[in-house]
Amino acid sequence: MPTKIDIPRKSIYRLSIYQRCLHRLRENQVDTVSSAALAKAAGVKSTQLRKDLAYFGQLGTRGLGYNVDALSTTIGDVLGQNKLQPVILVGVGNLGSALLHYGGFRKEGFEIAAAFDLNPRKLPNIKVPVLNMSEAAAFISRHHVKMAILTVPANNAQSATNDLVQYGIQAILNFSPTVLDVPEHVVVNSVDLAVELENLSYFIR
Amino acid sequence: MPTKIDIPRKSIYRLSIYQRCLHRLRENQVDTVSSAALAKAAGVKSTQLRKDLAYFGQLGTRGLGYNVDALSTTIGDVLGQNKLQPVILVGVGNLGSALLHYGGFRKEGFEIAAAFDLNPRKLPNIKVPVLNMSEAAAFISRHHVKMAILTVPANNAQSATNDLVQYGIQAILNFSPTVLDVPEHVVVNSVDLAVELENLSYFIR
DNA sequence: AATTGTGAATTGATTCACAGCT
DNA sequence: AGCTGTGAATCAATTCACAATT
Repeated sequence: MPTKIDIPRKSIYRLSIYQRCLHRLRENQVDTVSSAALAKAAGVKSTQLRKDLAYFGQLGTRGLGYNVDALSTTIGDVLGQNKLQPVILVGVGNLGSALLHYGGFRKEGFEIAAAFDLNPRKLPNIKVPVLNMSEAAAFISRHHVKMAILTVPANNAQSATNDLVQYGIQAILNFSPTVLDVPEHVVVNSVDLAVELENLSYFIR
Repeated sequence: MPTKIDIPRKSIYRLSIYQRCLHRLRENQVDTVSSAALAKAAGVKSTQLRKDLAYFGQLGTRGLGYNVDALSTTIGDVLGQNKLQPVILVGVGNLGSALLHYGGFRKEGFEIAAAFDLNPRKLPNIKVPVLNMSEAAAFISRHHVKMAILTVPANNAQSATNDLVQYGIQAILNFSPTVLDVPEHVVVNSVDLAVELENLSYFIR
């Protein structure tokens, strides 16, 4: 198996999409699927799907296709999905509290273990504890948290990031409209809503 | 000027990032910037920045750099940022209402003109009207809306999309965890929170 | 007969290297 | 002297074409 480092990031993204489609197939009691059919559902070319899967070994059967259950398990392993991963959320503003209300993460193997804010206030109908930023260091090390969702205002984003990294966070899903500067070993994925809209607005007529 | 079609999508994304950095420079009364400095702020290589900008003509001065104001205006034009673009939001659940509360769009040239839901209910502290889906067709054509933010549950996403496209929507920012099938002339950008987390989880240790 | 897995070809994006301005 | 703009070179991702397998 090749080391993680030389599998393209885009392939990993697509793996998640394939996984979604596989779940749907499983719900429909389908137990075998061809690369052509799965690729269609995922919106990619079948050769691309096969190339993506080939990074992880020979997962299909020639002449037949892929076993839905087996493939889904393998992808789950690759993505580290098969054990519940604790995540913290930093910055409980509008977007932050919306994400706390959004239950969809657990189904995908993530649990928001706690939320942090400089001014924590109890949120109605939420069982996730909202703690003061000063408690983050202890919480992260006690619960072995490696991932954080960052929903603080742009001007706090870099300093919050520096803190999180120092406390041991290794991956950040960043919603602040800023380019974060992090050490080599930390991964950042940024979701920038304004950038996405701007990008669309370029492509419309 | 080359046609839109052959400028890489990634360049357009980066244009938005450059624009952010330019705004910041302008706030600090900087009026000229070199490709090296701007690239550093945006987290890219200076040659890449110059290649990106070169698609739109000769925007800099050799030996000197780029004029901050002028470059910012040009990028604004390219991105269609310089006039307020009306956007509708479809699906007023947790995420949808969070985005309605999030004021950051207007600053970037977008205005959420209305929100739609199958069961509209008035939201406190929000001036954006929340209307019934059945009113979407009329609203879109009356206000010449071309862009929609889609925050409906996965199982409604495709059918909502079909409706929107039929009513004349040309660009969709999709937050539903689904691959949307749209006609050629419609652009979709998807933001899939679970996929982003999964992707990070692959890269940690 | 069907469908995977993969080397080779192609297409696309990034980076280099330097000529051309100011 | 400094910095942009860009053709050429490199690197990466996608797609093709077909041999291998069931």
